[in-house]
Amino acid sequence: MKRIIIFDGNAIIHRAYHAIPPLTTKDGKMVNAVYGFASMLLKVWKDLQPSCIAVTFDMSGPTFRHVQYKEYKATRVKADQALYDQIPLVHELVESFDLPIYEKKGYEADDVIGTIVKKLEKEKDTEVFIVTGDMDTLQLVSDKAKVYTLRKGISDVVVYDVAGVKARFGFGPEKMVDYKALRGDASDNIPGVPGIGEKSATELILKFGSIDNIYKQLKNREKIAKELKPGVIAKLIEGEASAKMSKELSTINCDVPDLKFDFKHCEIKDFDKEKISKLFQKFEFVSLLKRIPGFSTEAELHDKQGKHKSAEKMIFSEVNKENELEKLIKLVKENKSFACRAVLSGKEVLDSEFLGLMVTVKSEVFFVDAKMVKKVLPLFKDSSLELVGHDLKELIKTLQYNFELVPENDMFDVMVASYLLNSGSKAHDITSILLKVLGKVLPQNTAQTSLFGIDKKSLAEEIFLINQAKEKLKIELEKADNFGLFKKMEMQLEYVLAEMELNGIAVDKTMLKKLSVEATESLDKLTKKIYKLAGMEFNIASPIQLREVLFDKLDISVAGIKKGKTGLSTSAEELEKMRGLHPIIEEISTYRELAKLKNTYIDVLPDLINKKTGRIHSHFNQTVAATGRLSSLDPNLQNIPIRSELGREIRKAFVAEPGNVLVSADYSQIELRIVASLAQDKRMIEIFNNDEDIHKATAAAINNVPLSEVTKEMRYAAKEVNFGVLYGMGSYGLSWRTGISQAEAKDFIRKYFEAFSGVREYIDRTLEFTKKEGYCETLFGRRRYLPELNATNFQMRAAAERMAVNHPIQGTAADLMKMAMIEVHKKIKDNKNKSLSQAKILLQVHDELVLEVKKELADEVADLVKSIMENVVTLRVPVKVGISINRSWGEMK
DNA sequence: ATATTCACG
DNA sequence: ACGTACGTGAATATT
Repeated sequence: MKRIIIFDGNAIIHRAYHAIPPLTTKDGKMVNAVYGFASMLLKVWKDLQPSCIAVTFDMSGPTFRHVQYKEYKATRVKADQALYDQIPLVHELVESFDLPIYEKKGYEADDVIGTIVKKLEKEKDTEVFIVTGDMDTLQLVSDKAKVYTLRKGISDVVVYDVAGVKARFGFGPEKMVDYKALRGDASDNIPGVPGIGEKSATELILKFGSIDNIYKQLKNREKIAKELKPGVIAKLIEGEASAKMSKELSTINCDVPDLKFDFKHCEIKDFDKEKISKLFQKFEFVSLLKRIPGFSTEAELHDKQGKHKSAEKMIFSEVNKENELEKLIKLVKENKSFACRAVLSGKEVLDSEFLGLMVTVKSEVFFVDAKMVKKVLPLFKDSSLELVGHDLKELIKTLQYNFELVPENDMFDVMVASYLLNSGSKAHDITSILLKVLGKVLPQNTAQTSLFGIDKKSLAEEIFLINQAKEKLKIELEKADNFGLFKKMEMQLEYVLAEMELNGIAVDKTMLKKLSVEATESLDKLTKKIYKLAGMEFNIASPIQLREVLFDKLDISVAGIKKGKTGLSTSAEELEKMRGLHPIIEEISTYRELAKLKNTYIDVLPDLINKKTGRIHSHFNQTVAATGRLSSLDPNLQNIPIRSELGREIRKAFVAEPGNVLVSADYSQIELRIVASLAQDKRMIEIFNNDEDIHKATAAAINNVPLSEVTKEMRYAAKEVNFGVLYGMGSYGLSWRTGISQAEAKDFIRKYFEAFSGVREYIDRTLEFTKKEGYCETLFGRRRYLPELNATNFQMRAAAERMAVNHPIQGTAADLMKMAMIEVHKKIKDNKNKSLSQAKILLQVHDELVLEVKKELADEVADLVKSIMENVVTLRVPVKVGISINRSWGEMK
């Protein structure tokens, strides 16, 4: 038996708004209706154990009832703005639970509910519960449909089935409409029959059953006079028209057109619990958190495990005197471990004032003001001490920038630990970690700074709890066999990244200005040209408007244009298919490319130059990419153009200071080399050992021809297959990319795996392992969990399979680069030759490392970097690194 | 907040 | 029959 719940969103919101006292979040947002809605949802979820949930809402604007009767709902006073403000929040909540929303312009939620109920009544073995806050949907009650509604407040509920309606009103649900038509409904301004109230209406319905019958009987005056009082008869005659209209208004329309209701959509899915708990935290629904289905058990589990520790209370103090400072230092040394966090006036180390350090030992948290901090700094030089924190890169940067001090402690970054344990998740912020690891809910997202200054107590609480989370994370890391990876790779890398971020890179502002002027001119010309070709002016940057112009106005039609959710796509790829059909296409492609580069890079980069250093300081995020790669942001320096001519010009604006040069070192075909090595494929290993062109050699192998007979086309196709292997492609993908038929592509892939049978076996092994263990891993044990691999849904499973194939390859490459970076950094710093220590690592772009160095030292540094990168690990094939040395990044290679 | 598009490896 | 390669970040329009 399937149990389906249809939620009457608006009714619940209204009810909750009025039933629950004003409830606001810390920043003053009213959330009482959201709270009521959430509470109701969770209650129903628990009480009814549904298999499906759908949510309906009213839509703003007039409905067909307003068209019929302009006074409809006219007496209703407009609800408070405070209520309306909560509607989007409720939508957000519903979407976070991954529940579908049904609504239809021109209809009320009741009509949508009615339509869905009627559809579901045809299904076997289903039972529908309408969850609402009023009685309007009682007319829909049947053998299969029940109404679950609120008696008073929001917790006192009652369920109406057919018998329930009879017990309450004396007649069945099928008579509800007629009853309401007689009685009217003041809140909707449905008049009914004036003078007939609840009592007479009930009596009339019991006697005659329906309005139609009443008026039929009324024709027989003599007979009716015996049954009804003269006053009632008079009112009925007088109100006939009103009664009939009221009936129409009260009748729920169960035929809402184009309502795409689908069972499957509202089946309860495995919603994102992290997302929900975050949302609940945002709304400060602390007490509701444990009522989230499937959530309470987890939290309780954590609670039980960690009771002895988390029961500790924090003791917070601000250090004011010298002797207190000494006590703190002594405590740290005795304990051999401390947690620390820098307190800054702003978000960016470079642009903020250093205010002090928050230092924790066991249950004691001390705030050490900047003025007194000198005394504690030596603690960071003691390598026998463990340093715990969240996002230690920020602490390293702070110490380095303000005190030229590089910590030498044994580091444990809770953020990175959390990431290593589940690299697929993005929730590694303090709040999420504490919730997940300790089951603790922080009172509110404690922004470091606010209008009211810094809330030291909150910061103290955070670092105190983070310190507690450490032990558990350490155990988890050891269980996953990842503690070594954590210490030797990730923790070491943090120093390198911190330094790279502080280093920044110089940018030639004048050059960008010039490019900007040129781009503006070109864009102006292009715009005019496009308007003329289109015969109208429109926003070229709007895909919707562009779509109208291309497909409707100019009627450019070609088969096989991809469709998105909203209609035909106008992406560069699709435009390419239309090239030649109309001169406007080419202009639009050019416009797009130019506008993109101008808006994303040319005009933005100059503003990102730091005022103090005159350089651009990107952030290298260590806990984002699921495969172990880094990511770069604010600005993203890992997607600076290179492929187009103008792109390369932009790269040329990234320069070395006078007297310096940039040294770029990049791994050649690193991912394919890793495939050859991991798969132990004899043929592929041979190709690399012979230092052949991998794509050309692949083409020769597939086509079974000597190298000398490989054509350009063959090489191109082979290259695509090589990439395809890295990504776990299918035959359709290959045919689509290369333009060969699917059958040919299939044949091509078959031949590929015949030639490289080791690769085929490796992929099969990987999938088997991942399916069995629930995760796949890189050469160095970096895991990625892929539970979806066992999903029944084909799409989800196929996607997970591709990820399982790709992760060990992309991730191993990331591992190699990380190890190389650590080693390069160490060699530069440790070098006896002091001059080398001036070399700086600036950027990492996945397989490329960019350094800045004095001209005279360029060759020496280049050799060093090359040798480290090539030898950081021994594969079954040689690892090759290309070097280029230039004044700008655009002139490389 | 989401979708679309596009920059990179 | 499915629906079309992996991993990112940013700008823009639109709801």
